[in-house]
Amino acid sequence: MLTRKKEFIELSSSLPDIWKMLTDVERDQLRSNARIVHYKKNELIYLEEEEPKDLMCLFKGKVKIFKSGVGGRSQIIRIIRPVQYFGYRAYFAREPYVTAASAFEACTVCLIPMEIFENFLRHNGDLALFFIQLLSVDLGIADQRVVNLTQKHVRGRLAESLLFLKESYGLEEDGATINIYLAREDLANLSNMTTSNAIRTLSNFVNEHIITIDGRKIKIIDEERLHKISRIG
Amino acid sequence: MLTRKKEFIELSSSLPDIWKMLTDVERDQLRSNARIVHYKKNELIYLEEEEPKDLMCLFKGKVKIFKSGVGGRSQIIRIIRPVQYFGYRAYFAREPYVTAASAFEACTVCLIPMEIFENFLRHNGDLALFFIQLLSVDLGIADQRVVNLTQKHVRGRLAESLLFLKESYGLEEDGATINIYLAREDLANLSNMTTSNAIRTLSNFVNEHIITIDGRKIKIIDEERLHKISRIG
DNA sequence: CTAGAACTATGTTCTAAAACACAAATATAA
DNA sequence: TTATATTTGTGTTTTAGAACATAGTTCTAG
Repeated sequence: MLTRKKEFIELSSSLPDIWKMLTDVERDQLRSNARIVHYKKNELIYLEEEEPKDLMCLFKGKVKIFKSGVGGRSQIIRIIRPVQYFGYRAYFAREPYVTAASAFEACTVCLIPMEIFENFLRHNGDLALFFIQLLSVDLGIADQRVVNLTQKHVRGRLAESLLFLKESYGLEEDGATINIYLAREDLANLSNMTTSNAIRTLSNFVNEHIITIDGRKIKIIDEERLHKISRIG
Repeated sequence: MLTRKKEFIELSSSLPDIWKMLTDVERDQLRSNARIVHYKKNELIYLEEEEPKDLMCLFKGKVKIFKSGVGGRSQIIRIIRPVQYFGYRAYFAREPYVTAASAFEACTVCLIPMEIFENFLRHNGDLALFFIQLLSVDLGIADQRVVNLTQKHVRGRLAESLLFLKESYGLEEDGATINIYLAREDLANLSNMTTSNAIRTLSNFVNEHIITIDGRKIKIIDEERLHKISRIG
């Protein structure tokens, strides 16, 4: 009972965006249907081809949304940080997932059954417009990404990814180290290149005093250079 | 007056998807605020950086949505056919257009002021869910496109584009010729390759008896091969 | 704590596709 | 119509980045 109560409290304070748009009735319904699930590092959250059932909200941790392409080669499509919603696109498009999601690190996720949520949307204009906005922003990012990934060269793509990771997950206390622990392979999949190329280009950046690396920890030394490299492609 | 009346008739029959979801009041409001605009072949409909003002619905013609990338290189992001909606994403994302739109051929477009339409959405759950679905489908296509454009080789990308054009605009009376008149450059920009490569690969397809070309008219001879080439990348 | 697996690093080779160059064919405008 | 611009076609050169090979290093599961 105590645990259950704890989850109630989490819900109201952890869904800041949508909670304030809901009516009391909707809030009750949400309380009694939302589930909190924990995922271990590298655990899969959902798979390609699966049926979407829940709107997911990341309370804690870091998630990657990815897709396997030609010859099973994986491409990271987007990354999720707290508090962001994910996993709902496929449901609204009335299709199975075309992506998969997995936890970069231990995660806490709130699952809300889509049927219930769709009903909220149908009767709550503010909530509907909020999700229209989320989808619109993501679609704009996807459009931009098509151009960046296809037209920029390896250096530009990697520089962009590093800046993107910094924007998404922020920096550690030193004000320079990117606050995520990523394998070179993930960095490569995010930047559309081979792992070798990610490693090599990272080394080049170190030699050019743009970053320093300590294992998987990446410290940004010259952010302006990174921006420039990203811009010129 | 007669012309004006004609436009009223067009509206109710030309917006099949949304018209049936609207209340009488909304319909009246739509009638008095929607405008019909004609665009000449190759005319620009909106530009990157511009402020989005209207929801657009293509009644007649063909439209390309494109984006200029590194070094001004253009990338076609999506193509629009009658009756599809476009131009609304940026407004909902509360940002200027990140793409531009132009007419492949002479077009008739219906413009609906976004402020009015947003109000409809806020009070009409079905309409809101309809647009949530449109955005969700487009976002799924964009995600798929990232993988296709970055991982497939030139042949696979061109094959995919030809099939995509066939799906979008259909075939002429002969049941084989793709019903669109595209410059090689546009075909290249759609497939993320140089014009030279589009021309060369098209020639290869002709030699392999997969298609025939007569100027800009492309006839599909062996669709199964195209599917196969697209699939294996 | 240890063994095996996974990750990181770097050098070498190979290839797809871009860049370039030019000619021929079409389209567009004066 | 003729002249000019644009588009199409093809051969050649160059290069970015993939593929491969191999070794050292770091995880991690039992």
